[in-house]
Amino acid sequence: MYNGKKISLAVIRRLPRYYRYLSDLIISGAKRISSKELSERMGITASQIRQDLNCFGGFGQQGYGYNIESLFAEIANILGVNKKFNTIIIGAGNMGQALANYENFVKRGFNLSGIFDVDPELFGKRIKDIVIMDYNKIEEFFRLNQVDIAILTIPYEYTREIADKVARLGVRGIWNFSPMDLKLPYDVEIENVHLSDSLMVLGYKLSSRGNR
Amino acid sequence: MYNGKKISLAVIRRLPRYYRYLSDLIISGAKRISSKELSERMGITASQIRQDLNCFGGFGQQGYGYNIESLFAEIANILGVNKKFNTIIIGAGNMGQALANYENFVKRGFNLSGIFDVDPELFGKRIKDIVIMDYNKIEEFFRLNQVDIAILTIPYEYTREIADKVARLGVRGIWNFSPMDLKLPYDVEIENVHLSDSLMVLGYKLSSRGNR
DNA sequence: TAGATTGTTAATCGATTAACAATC
DNA sequence: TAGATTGTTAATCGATTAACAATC
Repeated sequence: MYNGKKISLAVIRRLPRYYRYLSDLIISGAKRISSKELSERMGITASQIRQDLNCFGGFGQQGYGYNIESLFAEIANILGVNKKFNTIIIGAGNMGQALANYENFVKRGFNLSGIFDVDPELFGKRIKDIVIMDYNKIEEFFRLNQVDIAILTIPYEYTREIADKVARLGVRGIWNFSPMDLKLPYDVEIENVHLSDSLMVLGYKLSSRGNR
Repeated sequence: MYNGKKISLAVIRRLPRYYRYLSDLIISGAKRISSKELSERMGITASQIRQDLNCFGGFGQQGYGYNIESLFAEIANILGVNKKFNTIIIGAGNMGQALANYENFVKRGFNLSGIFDVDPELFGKRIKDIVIMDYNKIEEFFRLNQVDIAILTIPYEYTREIADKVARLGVRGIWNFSPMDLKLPYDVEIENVHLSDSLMVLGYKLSSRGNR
């Protein structure tokens, strides 16, 4: 499927947007769309859309455009939406619990199989059928279960240590919510969600208004 | 403070990272740092650091480097960390409640002054001294309070309508957690946190491993 | 077939990196 | 002063946009 030339992260990060717009188009009942029309909806150039898609294959047809349903399926496939990932959450605080309840999660193939914390008060509490477990028993859990992804919703100061541990235990990916740039010496894919960074950028945008 | 030439969003999005690294350096007790040393810690080039900082001013000193504390203060100032923003949360579901409890929030000048939902079961419930209120009374709230920022943690289908409403009521910024690209015909700054996009990018990284 | 729209190459633009004179 | 390191200009690199031949 992939032809060797490496695809830039800028392109990858646009794929979920295409996925969303195509999903909406399917719901609207449309069958085909041209790069031009899609570009107008999305506020990007038609050229960029064609370039992006052609990183992965020639999904369109000259004179016609793109079949929405099949393009959607192609992008879903590229993103691995049809794949299943066994996922655990470490840190059952507010954010951890919010994510555990997050609907889109399972819909996108992320199967929650465990929640861990160090607070004994939380042990045994259920979130969506998943019992919160003692973090100190996580090694045992890894021995008995295949875990693909660890979601880290833990305080800053524990992040490095816990990321290191799950990496050694064999996770393939980490979704990190701590305001820390993880660098692991392992072959683990990391995706950061730096909420405080995002908030500060909003603060900047507001502070600097009128000066631009 | 700003000298007219416009600063790219790429630079702005790096500022919170500088802020974090400088904060850590202060805690470590260091007094000065060169762009070279900081570049090694952050994994970017010294050249980029100097270019970035010089968008805002000459904060360093030849032969010496940068005074950590004063550089930190400059960046804090650029980001508007010292400013106060009156903030409300709309949508008191899991994510809304998690954000309401979010510590960094107040620390960065975002003062939570209201939480709204449509579910009567939630009315009156307190999160950190803030009572959850009826969304249908939000216009009254705006009449009595200055609101700078609205945080939207609401289902996809209501996002457009509610964003439009708070924009008309006069918010200056929106922190949007819905998987939707808001386009408002008002002078409102928008910062999106597309969690499902981020998750899908992680899915891509895992699916495509070995093919790159 | 004629019109439309892609896939793809070429041109442009912007961002990153390198180099070095200025200067602490 | 000599050494170090900035601020800034120039070179490079990569990403976006434009153009157009291929083709449905």
